[in-house]
Amino acid sequence: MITRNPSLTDQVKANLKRRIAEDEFEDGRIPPETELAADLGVSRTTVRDALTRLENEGAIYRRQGSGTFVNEHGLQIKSRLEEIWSYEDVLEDHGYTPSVRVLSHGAVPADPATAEVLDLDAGEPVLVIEKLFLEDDEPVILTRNRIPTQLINDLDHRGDDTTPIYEFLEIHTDRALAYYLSEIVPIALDGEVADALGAPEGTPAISFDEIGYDQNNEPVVRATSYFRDDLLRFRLIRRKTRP
Amino acid sequence: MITRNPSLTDQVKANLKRRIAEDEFEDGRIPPETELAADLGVSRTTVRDALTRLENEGAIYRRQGSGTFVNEHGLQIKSRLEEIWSYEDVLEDHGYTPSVRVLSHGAVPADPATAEVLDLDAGEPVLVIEKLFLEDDEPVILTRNRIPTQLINDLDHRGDDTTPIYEFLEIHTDRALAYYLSEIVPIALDGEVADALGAPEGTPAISFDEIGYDQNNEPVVRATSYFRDDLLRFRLIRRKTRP
DNA sequence: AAGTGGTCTAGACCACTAT
DNA sequence: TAGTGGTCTAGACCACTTC
Repeated sequence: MITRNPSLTDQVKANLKRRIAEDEFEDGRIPPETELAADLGVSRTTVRDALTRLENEGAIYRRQGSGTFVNEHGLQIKSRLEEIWSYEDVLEDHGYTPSVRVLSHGAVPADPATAEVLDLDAGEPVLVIEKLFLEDDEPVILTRNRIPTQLINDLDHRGDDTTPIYEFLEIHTDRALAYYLSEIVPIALDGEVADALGAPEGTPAISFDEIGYDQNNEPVVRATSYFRDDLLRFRLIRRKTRP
Repeated sequence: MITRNPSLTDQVKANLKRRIAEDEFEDGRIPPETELAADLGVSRTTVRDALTRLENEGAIYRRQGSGTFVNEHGLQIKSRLEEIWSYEDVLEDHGYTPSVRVLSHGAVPADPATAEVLDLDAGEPVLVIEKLFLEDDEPVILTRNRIPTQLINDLDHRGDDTTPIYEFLEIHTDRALAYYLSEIVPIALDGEVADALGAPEGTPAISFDEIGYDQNNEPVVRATSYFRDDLLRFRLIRRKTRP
């Protein structure tokens, strides 16, 4: 039942992903590209596109002249750094069923650093939403989002506090998120943040300081996030790349 | 002067990268794919392959129906996390000309954690090489590599202490590095590490705990690295990805 | 020698954006 | 409506691994 939309490539990719998850390829060997193409009724190019994406995600690896294989180590990677879009998904990928608690919500004058990165005049108001992501009442992630108030179309957004930020922006502004530029910053948890995360003062932690841009490369949100390292650890695959 | 090897795709990619760096596309607009293909004398597929890689690297972005554009924000990203292969390159990309100092070098029995991840019996010897990467006598990165002694073919490797680890492995073992699986771990710099990096005790820092695998997915090296956050900060682009 | 993945072509049609 | 990027095809040849 192969149709367009989702694209053939996406369907092939999903098909292979499922078969990998179900351990269908017992010796870890994935059939040759030509065979996959014939079986699935698509061109080899389409199969190769799907395989390339799976390879980039670390799910498989390819050896020229030899074959394509399941990457057992890659399966450990639950949250690929570059693919994080909402923290709900991150926690779900880790096997949690997260809940969200809004800690604060309100408009305040932008601090200088935020005004700078969001292209605002000093003191222009931003809507600040602080959220805590928990699993079984155990806090895992704290996020602080700052959205220029002028971008928000309606004032009736209070009920949507707990929706993921990218969704919130789609609903209440005209600026859909296209990508984040993130900095990884090591810190020691302190004060309110440590309290909220239920971690001892001074615990080393990762934080993300990131700017979300829309399709026109204009900043729409600044986010700062803090993570409980003992509950959520980031992994990635690093490869040699060509110049 | 377009030839094979490096591949056409790589040549097209390099060509575009150079022209982006030289600011040839003044309005940030990259010519249409069909035009690039005609100008460079390659097929549109080849051009698209090159553009796709540049897009993944954050150098450009594409808008269906509209065009392909230089990503000004992506140009800030000097060290893409997934592309780190040697720290020499990382520092060079940051505009430094790094020097390397070997702090220690010698075989010791593997600690339990290292033995575990390297598939060794407890107490089997590993060659430990500690290196410090500096810029103007200012330490930036400290790495500790552990290589099973049994993998090393010759005993005459002392002069090669300062070569990058991936090169060291190529020369002195039969196991070339294929990829790393990395964990990002927040820590507080302490004791010897803080001393070596010239940072105050307790400074928050990022560390990488990683395992290097060869082409057969067998572990060949365990590396732990520590970074001076004030001198080297990691950035990445995050995008929404399809299932 | 046979079989695998890697590169490349030429062309078709679709989806979306601009005007 | 014209022009752009997105998807897909069918086929060719190359580079490498395996036997």
